Amino acid sequence: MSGLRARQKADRHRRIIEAAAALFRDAGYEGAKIETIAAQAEVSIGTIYNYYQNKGDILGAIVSMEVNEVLNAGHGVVANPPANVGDALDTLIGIYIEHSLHYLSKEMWRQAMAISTQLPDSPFGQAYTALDRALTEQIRALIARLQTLGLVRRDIDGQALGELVFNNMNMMFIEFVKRDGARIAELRAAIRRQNRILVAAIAV
Amino acid sequence: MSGLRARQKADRHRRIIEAAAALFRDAGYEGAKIETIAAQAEVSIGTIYNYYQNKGDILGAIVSMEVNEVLNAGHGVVANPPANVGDALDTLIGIYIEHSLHYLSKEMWRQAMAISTQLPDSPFGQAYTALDRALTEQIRALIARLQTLGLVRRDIDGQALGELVFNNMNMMFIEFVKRDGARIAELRAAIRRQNRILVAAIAV
DNA sequence: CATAAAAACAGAATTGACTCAATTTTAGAA
DNA sequence: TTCTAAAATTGAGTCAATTCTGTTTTTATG
Repeated sequence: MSGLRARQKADRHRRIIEAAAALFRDAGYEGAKIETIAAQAEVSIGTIYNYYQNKGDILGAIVSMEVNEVLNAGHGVVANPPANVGDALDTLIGIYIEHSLHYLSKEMWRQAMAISTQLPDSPFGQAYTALDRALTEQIRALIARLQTLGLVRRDIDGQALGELVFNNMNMMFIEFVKRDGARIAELRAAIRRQNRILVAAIAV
Repeated sequence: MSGLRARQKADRHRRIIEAAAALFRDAGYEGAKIETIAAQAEVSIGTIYNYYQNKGDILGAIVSMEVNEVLNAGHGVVANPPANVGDALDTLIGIYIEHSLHYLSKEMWRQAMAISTQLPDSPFGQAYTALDRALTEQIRALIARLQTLGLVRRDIDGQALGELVFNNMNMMFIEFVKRDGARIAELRAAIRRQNRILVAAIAV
């Protein structure tokens, strides 16, 4: 089953994603018509719907690649965190935030987030939830690492703390992408300020 | 200007909202067609769009009424909080969560949240952000009250703490409405567990 | 190398939110 | 009461996502 058909399939997937990514960037999500994506990718409208359930899933595929890169980048920090709880959290969160706007515009994030709440059971909706969980898990892993290093108290509920940190960061990020004028530096400063309360409570 | 015209206007508003609320409940947001809402409300499609910018704004009007009720209910707790930090937070959050599903289904919440991120500058998008801010402010007020009562340390950054508590709760609520099977009791228990870390850090 | 079944494709038709130009209704002046 | 301008209503028309059905391509089999 890995003959011509499989190769064509992979190729069409790639062409659709590339066409869509370019159009989303240039014309915005709403502005990118399926008809145009199809034309750019040199497939028919019907074929696009054979590959993706709906327009949102196309964006979803792009966002998923992006978040996976972010997760990868985060690995390094967990393996080798700064020797200070506040800095460690700030570094990891910094990586998430800075990476996030590298390929995806605020508008694309807004759409992706909206779709994931609107259709939580669609392929992308489920993928997005899984990505959120993976990010939470990475923060939890960082906390566990800091506990091992003796920088965070052992009696802290790492799971709950990881969720708290992630949820707060995520909500702040949502508000951030909702305001076009919001700056990354301010977002990071606000999150640092919030985390300071936690850091004071958990640092050895 | 409070003659016939104003009365008719208020009446049409009411009819549209009532028709929409009934249809959203019965057929879901997507299932409720504007055409049907118009027919139910005995106005034309055009009139609906004269009153609301888009379908989302109709839902928005319903959600806003709901959240304002929640805010009202919260007042009581802030004025007279339980004499224990954990219980005080739990009581306020409990009111928010329990009230929230009284009139609005999970699906309506999902749609409302999605619209508010998708179109943050639409009338409802802005209203929703304002409501979030009002809830955050109410939590901050509760914390200030607890500080006054000597139950929370004076040197705690109440603003940042309020944001942290609200953001975490809100994110948990978002995940909650995304899963139809999720139960209120579990949601509250999870939030309590997360808040426990904070309570330990801030209680006198 | 035929050929039948399965998979994928194409694009016309459908659907439903939203717009807009024409019409009707209201408020207030003469 | 009559008239006029402003405000509101109407619904047929537009637009773009999604569906549907017939056609083509690929694969597997003899």
